Amino acid sequence: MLHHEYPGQICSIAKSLEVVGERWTLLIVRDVMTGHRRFGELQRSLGIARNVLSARLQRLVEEDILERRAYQENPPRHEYFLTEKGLDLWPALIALLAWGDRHSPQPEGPPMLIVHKQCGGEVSDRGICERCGETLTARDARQVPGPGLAAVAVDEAATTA
Amino acid sequence: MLHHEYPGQICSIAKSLEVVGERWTLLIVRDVMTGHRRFGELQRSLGIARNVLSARLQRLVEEDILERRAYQENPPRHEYFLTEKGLDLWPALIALLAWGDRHSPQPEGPPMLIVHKQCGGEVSDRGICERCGETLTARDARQVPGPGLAAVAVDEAATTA
DNA sequence: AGGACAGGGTTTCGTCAAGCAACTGAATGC
DNA sequence: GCATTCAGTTGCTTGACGAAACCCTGTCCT
Repeated sequence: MLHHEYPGQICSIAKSLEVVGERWTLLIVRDVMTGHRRFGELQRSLGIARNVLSARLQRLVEEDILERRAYQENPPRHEYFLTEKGLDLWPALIALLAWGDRHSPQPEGPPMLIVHKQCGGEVSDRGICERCGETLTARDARQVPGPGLAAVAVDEAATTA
Repeated sequence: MLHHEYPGQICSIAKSLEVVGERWTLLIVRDVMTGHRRFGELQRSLGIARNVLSARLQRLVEEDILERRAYQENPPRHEYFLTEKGLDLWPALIALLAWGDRHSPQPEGPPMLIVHKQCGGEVSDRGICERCGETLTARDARQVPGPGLAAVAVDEAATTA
């Protein structure tokens, strides 16, 4: 029963979830999408156990969702980049983001907003720019902190202090 | 560490995944969406362990994603229905379905197609009807077996025999 | 030159969740 | 009276996750 398989399931949703349905996997993809590329960065950002992160990264590289590129030798150091297949997970992430914002909203508003790089419009739950109407991909969009972030940040400071 | 939490994550994707990111959860939602409403139906359809199914259904009802309705008393029997919140997961499921179809395609084509009930057009990865251009929701769409299903069904028969 | 530190992992170990099988309890069919 | 169905629950075993320690290579500080 390796890799959280769903035997007997014919549906493509099940096939997708066999790959990206493991715990942490989608969050890693999201993190790489936002620009975290190195092991330590991901580990700190996610608070994931290092062995689990190591296993997930290997799996994601095997599945051709991430690409591992050396940025120096001696000692060998690598960065992880999204492949086309990985970037194509963007609509699913956007849908989950929108669902979370709609059904468990922060009182102050969403912590992150997705905006269309070219025109600055907000992006809908379908990954479509609400200003210009274009159907977007991962490359067309950018995350910006939303009104909900400030509140959480204050909260964080209080707990850390 | 109940319920697969992702502590310290501010993003709404993480919040969503705390609820629907557990193993089996999204497949249960999909199954209920396709019309499986009873415990035994879900269990047979998914091949999930009964105790796990029981736990997931409870959680989904708590989270207001499913609703549990009695359809008889003595003995008490229930059916599970999607709430609005549950139905709203449709775009995420469609995105995952499309991703699976695109990046791990069956040689014979997708096993399931999503079509717009009103006009019969196929539905894109963004949940938009490719014929009439309408942005759809769970209620507007229907699953139909696709060309890939026949091949798998034959396969199944061979293994079962 | 020696020690502290960082970056990127791997190893070890304990805990918790998933899978399997058996059991319950009420009703239904034969 | 016995087997079967439905919807779960209970108990046991295996496997995955989390935390911490360890490893190796190289750099910085003094």
